[in-house]
Amino acid sequence: LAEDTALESLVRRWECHVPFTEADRQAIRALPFVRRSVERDTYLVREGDDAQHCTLLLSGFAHRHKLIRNGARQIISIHIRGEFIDLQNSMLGVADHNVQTLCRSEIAQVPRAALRDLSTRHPEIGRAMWIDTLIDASIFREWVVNVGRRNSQSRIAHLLCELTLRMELAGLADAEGYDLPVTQEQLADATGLTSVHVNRVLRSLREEGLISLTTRSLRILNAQRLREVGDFNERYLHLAPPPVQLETGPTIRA
Amino acid sequence: LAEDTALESLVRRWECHVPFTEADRQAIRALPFVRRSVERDTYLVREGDDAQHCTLLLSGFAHRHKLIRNGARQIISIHIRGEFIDLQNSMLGVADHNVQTLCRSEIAQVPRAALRDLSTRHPEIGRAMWIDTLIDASIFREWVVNVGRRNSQSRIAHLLCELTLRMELAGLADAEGYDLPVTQEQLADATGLTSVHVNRVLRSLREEGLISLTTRSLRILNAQRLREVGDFNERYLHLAPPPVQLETGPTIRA
DNA sequence: CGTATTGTTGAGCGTAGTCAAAGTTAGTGG
DNA sequence: CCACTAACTTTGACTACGCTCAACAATACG
Repeated sequence: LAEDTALESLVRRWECHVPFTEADRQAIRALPFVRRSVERDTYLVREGDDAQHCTLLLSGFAHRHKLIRNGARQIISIHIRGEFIDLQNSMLGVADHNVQTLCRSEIAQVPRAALRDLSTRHPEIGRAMWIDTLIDASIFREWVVNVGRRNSQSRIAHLLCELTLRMELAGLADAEGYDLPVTQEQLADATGLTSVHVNRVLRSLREEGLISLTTRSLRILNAQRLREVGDFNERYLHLAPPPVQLETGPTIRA
Repeated sequence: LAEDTALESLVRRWECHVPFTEADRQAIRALPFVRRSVERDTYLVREGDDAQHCTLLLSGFAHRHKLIRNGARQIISIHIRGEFIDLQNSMLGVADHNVQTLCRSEIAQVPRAALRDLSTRHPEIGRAMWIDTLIDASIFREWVVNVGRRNSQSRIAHLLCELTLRMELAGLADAEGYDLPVTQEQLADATGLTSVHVNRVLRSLREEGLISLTTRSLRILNAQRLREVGDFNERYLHLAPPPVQLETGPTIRA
């Protein structure tokens, strides 16, 4: 029963980009997987691994990161429930970065061979998987810009805008905000700053009335201003083509 | 005649990752394209474009970049002869970044529809294209680390190591070095620094005997040390070796 | 309730940025 | 081929954003 719904998020997610037949949908639902609960800070993939399966986040949060020689860490992406966190490993051989949970999470591990097989036998699904990784790549590009050229305020604001929008689209955040199990040190590693400085930036964002962030519960108080500060333009997220949002009026409708 | 060789680099490049049949190779060679010579600084793609074709670099150099509100620019990748510079546009709708030549170059523009068609009718080619973009994504991740967590010396050294290795693999560089048509300002925009500081870092690398860089001709004098300084590990480039299909045995066989 | 982790604040510092000017190279047209 | 100009490189003096170090406070968690 629960097994049925585990993969349902994939169907919904991928169907945004590519038209599926009912056979496609069934093939996704028929994917073999192992469901697993993992503690916070669990490594799901380690750089150098020859990963034999890919991991779908059923609940919780995870992040990808790399370590450099001097021990510093750079977080490359943060993932929320419903996302595949290492789909590239279905096609690339050896993992080039680490993946770790940010909190207690539930995952579904899908054998690499099954994903390859699926993409071969259902070309449209293969295309959806490709597009999924292309959007990941677009997000990486935006992160290069974020850590390369924005000041500390903008970096944090941009990151919060992105996470919030993705959470909202996944139906995991509303006006009440949401739980963001991320320490200031992790925020620092995601933005190329230090935790001390992140602390000061968060304070200034709070003082300016843009956010409230207490005990890891984030609430955006002034989305418009936060977007301006973060120089945020959602184009790089390649949200589903024409349908949703802005020009089509309210989405809360039958 | 020359038309035949234009696409040959694609065959060679993609064949590193996926075993092709002769039919696959012929299909690639049969791709329609328009060959074009373009001046330096020509925009090949602009953010917001609904690109109808993808661009293969036949000669010259190009870079991808994004501009932020205050006018600053971040270069996201640098591309050399033989590389597809916007393959993701064959699948994604609207371009999320700019692509511009670094010098006078020759390009082949391949209609997006033809590439989609190719990937559908030749799944192995589709897979190779996917892998191509996955390696791009891996390089973006490394760039996030580079600009996010390395100091100025390491950033420059890392960038030079990457470019040199890719040039060597393409047979475009040897012990004599190679021509790198990149200004210090562009180097700065690629590493998240300023051109003034890049100038100083280059001087220090020269003084330490690691490189010689005069009138845009680069020569690596001490590759070992440069790699150390740049914290360079080529894993993220996912260079060919035992590509796909570990479990099905050798692919180079009748 | 006790301990480890995380968050907060201050003081001082350093890497890289800014501004400005001079020197060099490359590209253009006469 | 030279002269002129624009683009690029180099250098110096000064500045500032974000880092380091350190101590303490608050929180989470077993």
